[in-house]
Amino acid sequence: MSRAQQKEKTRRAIIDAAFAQLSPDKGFSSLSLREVAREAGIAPTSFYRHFADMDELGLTLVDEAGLMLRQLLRQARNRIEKNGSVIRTSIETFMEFVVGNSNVFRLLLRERSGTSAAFRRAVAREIQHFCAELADYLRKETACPDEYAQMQAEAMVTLVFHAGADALDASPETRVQITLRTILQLRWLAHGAAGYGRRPKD
Amino acid sequence: MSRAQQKEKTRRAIIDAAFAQLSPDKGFSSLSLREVAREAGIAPTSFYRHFADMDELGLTLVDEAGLMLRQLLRQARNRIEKNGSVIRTSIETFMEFVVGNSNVFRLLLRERSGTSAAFRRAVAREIQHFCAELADYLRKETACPDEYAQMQAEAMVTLVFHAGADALDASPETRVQITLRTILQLRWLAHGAAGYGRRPKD
DNA sequence: AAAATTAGCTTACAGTTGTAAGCTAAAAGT
DNA sequence: ACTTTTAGCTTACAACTGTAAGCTAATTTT
Repeated sequence: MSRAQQKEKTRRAIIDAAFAQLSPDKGFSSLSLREVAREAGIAPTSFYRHFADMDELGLTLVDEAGLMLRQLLRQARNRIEKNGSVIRTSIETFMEFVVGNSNVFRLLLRERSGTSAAFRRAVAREIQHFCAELADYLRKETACPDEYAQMQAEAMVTLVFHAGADALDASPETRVQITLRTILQLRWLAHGAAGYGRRPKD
Repeated sequence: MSRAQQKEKTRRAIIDAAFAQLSPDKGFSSLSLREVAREAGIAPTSFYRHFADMDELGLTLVDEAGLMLRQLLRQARNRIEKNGSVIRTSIETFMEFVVGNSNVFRLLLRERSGTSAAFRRAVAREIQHFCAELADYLRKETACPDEYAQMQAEAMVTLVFHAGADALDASPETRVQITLRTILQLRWLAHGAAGYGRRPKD
């Protein structure tokens, strides 16, 4: 194996080790360089051959998580073409992602309001991508006026993310409730944003 | 000063020290017992005379934060009686709280998705109170059908909390934008939930 | 074939952490 | 007045942290 290949392999081992050590009880900030190195099967100091510090590794993790998020969006679109029910299909797809990749989702969830401004920005950027694509879709496919599409998308993503967070701690039965709740909430938003002309009394 | 009084005073010093050490760059989990004790002006081991461990202190902080949240709600209600605009007044009141007590809000925000299940439950409980009171209000004062009030309240609180989180990292000008955005989002929700009968296509 | 680069190792150190053990002095209880 | 309780202290220790210094062996470059 070439040197570059071997190095890439070790780099992946570090990244995978970090993801593996994330858990409901352990966030990125309570991960130690030595633990990660141990799990990756290298000496502590060898870590520095790949990342300047833990922060650099963390940003890499966020990047990878964002990538998965965008793949998710494509997957949802495919399903929608077959199924038709936009809101329900989107939420169900998202919920499957959350449950199946809880470590990845938890990373985004926590670092979004974490202690590192750089991390917060990185997560915000990934979610922003997500929102922008959804806003595009809303502009094309719904009765929502163009200028409101972005804000509607942001509200929807916020609610869906929050639902995902709730689902993490919930039993499978409760998850169904959460999904139903979120479907309703998104329908209200869609309905409200479409009928923006007549505003309810505030 | 009586013994009990002095003890209570020291206890407060510990709590205040903990709150004071929270910052944009430092969450509760990265607070050390020794640091807190140092700031409170006591020896590290004296901490144990007041709390069994840091977790117990943390739960106390969450409790206090929840208390402030409920006071906030009362304050908002007073303002609404004078002002009339429910949604705008509520959000503006909340935003003032977030900016003026950013450490307190950040605690709730972070521990809501933090690494301790006990903390997450504690925060969820405080927010639940908040939601329940809002749902009550919605049932009495709006066109929203009773059965949907709770879910509408949850959506609203989610959006407002998220707006608060965004505001933490934002410039004062951006905060105005965030406030406007959130007002719109909440109006859509109210409108949508009121006109639930005619559902938009999903 | 010789020289340069480098991924990973071992050893080492200084700093911080939580907390156990036991003392002191002052308040509270009798 | 005497005893008990206890808030806070000092000292101590073992565990863990990040990372600096320098070696080795294998790949890459020349």
